[in-house]
Amino acid sequence: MMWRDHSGRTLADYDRPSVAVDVALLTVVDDGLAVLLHERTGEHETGRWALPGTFLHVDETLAEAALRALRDKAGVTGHRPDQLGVLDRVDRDSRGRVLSVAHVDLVPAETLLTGGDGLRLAPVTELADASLPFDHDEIVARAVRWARDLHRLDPDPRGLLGAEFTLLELQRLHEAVAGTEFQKDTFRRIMIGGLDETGALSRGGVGKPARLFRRA
Amino acid sequence: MMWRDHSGRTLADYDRPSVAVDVALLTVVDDGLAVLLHERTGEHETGRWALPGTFLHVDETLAEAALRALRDKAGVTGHRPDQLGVLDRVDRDSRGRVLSVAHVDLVPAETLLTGGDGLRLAPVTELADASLPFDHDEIVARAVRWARDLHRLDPDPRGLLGAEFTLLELQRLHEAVAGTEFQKDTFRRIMIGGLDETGALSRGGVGKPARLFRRA
DNA sequence: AAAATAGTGTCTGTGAGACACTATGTT
DNA sequence: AACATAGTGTCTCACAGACACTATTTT
Repeated sequence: MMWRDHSGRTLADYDRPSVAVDVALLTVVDDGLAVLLHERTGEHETGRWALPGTFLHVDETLAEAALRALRDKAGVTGHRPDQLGVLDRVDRDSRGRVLSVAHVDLVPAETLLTGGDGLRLAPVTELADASLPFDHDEIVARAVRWARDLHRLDPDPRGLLGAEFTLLELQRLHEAVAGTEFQKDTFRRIMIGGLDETGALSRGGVGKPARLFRRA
Repeated sequence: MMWRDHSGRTLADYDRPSVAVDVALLTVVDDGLAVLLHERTGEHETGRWALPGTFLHVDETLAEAALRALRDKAGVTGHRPDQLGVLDRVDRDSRGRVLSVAHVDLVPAETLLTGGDGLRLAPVTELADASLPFDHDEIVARAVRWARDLHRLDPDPRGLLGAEFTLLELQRLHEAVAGTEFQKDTFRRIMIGGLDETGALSRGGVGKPARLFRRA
């Protein structure tokens, strides 16, 4: 049974491809990267978890469509989606010719008040190959690479930590994104150039209080 | 006067954007990078030089459309177009909502037998800002960055030289792409890991004959 | 005092960059 | 012999990575 839109036409009735937007919304939970999935509710696709996505409207930019997909499909506020590229396999969508412009965003876990209904945060290390429909596995892989590249030399580039933080807190974030552990002295030397000292010290913990920094 | 397609409809009659493909076809001439431009022949656009482009058909991939644009608009055979990204400003095309998926390719100058008719190779250093229509300046800028990144660590990644070449020939190519000059000893050390010696020597030149290499 | 965390002096290895020398061809 | 190009030994500098020591707090 062929997919039909609101006017009863199949996509093949049009002489041009459709353009969709899919978003890998990443966050950091439990010392690792996780991606937001939502449960598809269609005839033959109940129970399938996928990335939030939508079709691009004529009067909006790709970034606006990405933010709309997050809002409508996941009730979530994205921040600043970045474009990852176009997935264009001719047979990637059984409903017809649909290009997907993949996007990625990285937000603090607190902004994801996922009540649970049809939403799920999947640790990226636990996503088996071919566990997602379409080419969403590929999108997640690119998103993770994007996040790791972004965090290699720059302290907290997406501002996941608060305004002020200690070097240990910063290191924990970067280790979660990278999926590996760092040495504190090397990490300090890489990041210190992009940080300003606030002059204040962390309070309340055990051990020597750490200086607080903010992003330069 | 609104642009109309073959069936007399404007793009606004459709409820989805069109998808175009534009290609920055780069080559190396006169010690520098140049990009292939073709002269647009439309009502209000004669005399405008632009990148070759076309609309994506439903039954082809983006790479296929890019190669078709080069063939139809420039009579040129591309090799392996790479995707640079999607340009999606809502007002980027006055005819309606058109997304452009920018592509880049790099080919030997010999494959560009540009008879001259409506075709031109523009050195990228001589392209002033806003000299190209749409956002083609931006596409060329991204294409140049792509070529330079590609050549930073890899010897002749697109095989512009023949099967065998000397280190000096390789260096001249990489200097043309980068737009700067290198020291031969540093250049040698960067490239030597990706090269195999053929055992033969260059002949016919003045000075000590150089060893011939091929890409590993 | 013991434990925990913060911060740093210093050593090592690697590699880019450059100078300057040697090597081998042509004119 | 003079010149031109090829190829390389070696020095310097910067920096990543790591060890191990000192510093400052809580318990």
